Amino acid sequence: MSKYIKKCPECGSINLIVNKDKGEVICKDCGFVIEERMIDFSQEWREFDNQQGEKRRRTGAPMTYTKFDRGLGTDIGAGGDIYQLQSKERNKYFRLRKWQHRVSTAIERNLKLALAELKRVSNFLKLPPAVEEEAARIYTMAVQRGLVRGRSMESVVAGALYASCRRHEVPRTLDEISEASGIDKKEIGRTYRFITRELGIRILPSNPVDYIPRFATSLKLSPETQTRAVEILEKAQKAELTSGRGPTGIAAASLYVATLINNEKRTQREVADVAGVTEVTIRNRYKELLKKLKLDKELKRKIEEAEGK
DNA sequence: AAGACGAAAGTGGTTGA
DNA sequence: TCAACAACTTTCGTCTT
Repeated sequence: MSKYIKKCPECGSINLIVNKDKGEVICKDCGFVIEERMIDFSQEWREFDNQQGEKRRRTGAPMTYTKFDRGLGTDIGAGGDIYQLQSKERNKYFRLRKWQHRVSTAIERNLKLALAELKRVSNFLKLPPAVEEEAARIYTMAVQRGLVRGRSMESVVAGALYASCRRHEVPRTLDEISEASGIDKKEIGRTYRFITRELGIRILPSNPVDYIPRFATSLKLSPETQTRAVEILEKAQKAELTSGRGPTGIAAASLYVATLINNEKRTQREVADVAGVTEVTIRNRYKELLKKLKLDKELKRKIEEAEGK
């Protein structure tokens, strides 16, 4: 889905014409067609009360993977109106309901249970709905391919959630998911690797920058320090200090250095705890940062500044 | 007394023969 | 399938503030 464009990429003009009938966006100055074949999401009818709406609406609720039947299922006789029927007819509906209950296949029942668990864990972690949706989709695919066999349902749910987090770049560490789901960290890692491999889901290596805001918040750091940490991190990436290293360790070290520079000191212990790494790792990364980025000069200056006061 | 530092040994996972 | 290996952890003793 393309973003909203406010400027013409050709001439930089902001004089854009939106032609809804053709579904195009055109630059008034240079005639460049910025967007074509747009989809009109508006509805061509209006509703003035519920009844009109009921009649004119042509679709139902959005399809979703977080419901076991994707929100498309039909429950026989779920409405109250069966009580208006004669007793004979009514019995027929009761029988049908019973059968519907019976024919639910094993897969559906499994999904129902698993998605409830998924919902619970994602609520606990306060994950955005898009991530939850994606995780549900991954899990559904995994079930259909029979990848759950031999593994506990919960661990596959956790693995799907982790994969989904990674794809949406809202990284939660394995530790956090492990804590929320009660599954062993290694187990989640194993199933995560297994299902992403089997389902052919490609995942970019996680970017340390994504961790900064969350860590900074739980350390109650100022926005300035947070920005500083990101700067340091970007320099580190340019200096190729980040490849092959654990992203959380690098994020933690950058934050630690940023706190020193901005006189908002946190102990290594504190930073290590929120990032889920050890002090030793922070120390190692931190030493590399100082050495390679020549940040030590900047640090010394700051310290002298503080002493001079 | 707490925090920072560094050495040494151990762990789980990847890689290459 | 196994050994080498890199990253990270745990543990512990020492130094600094």
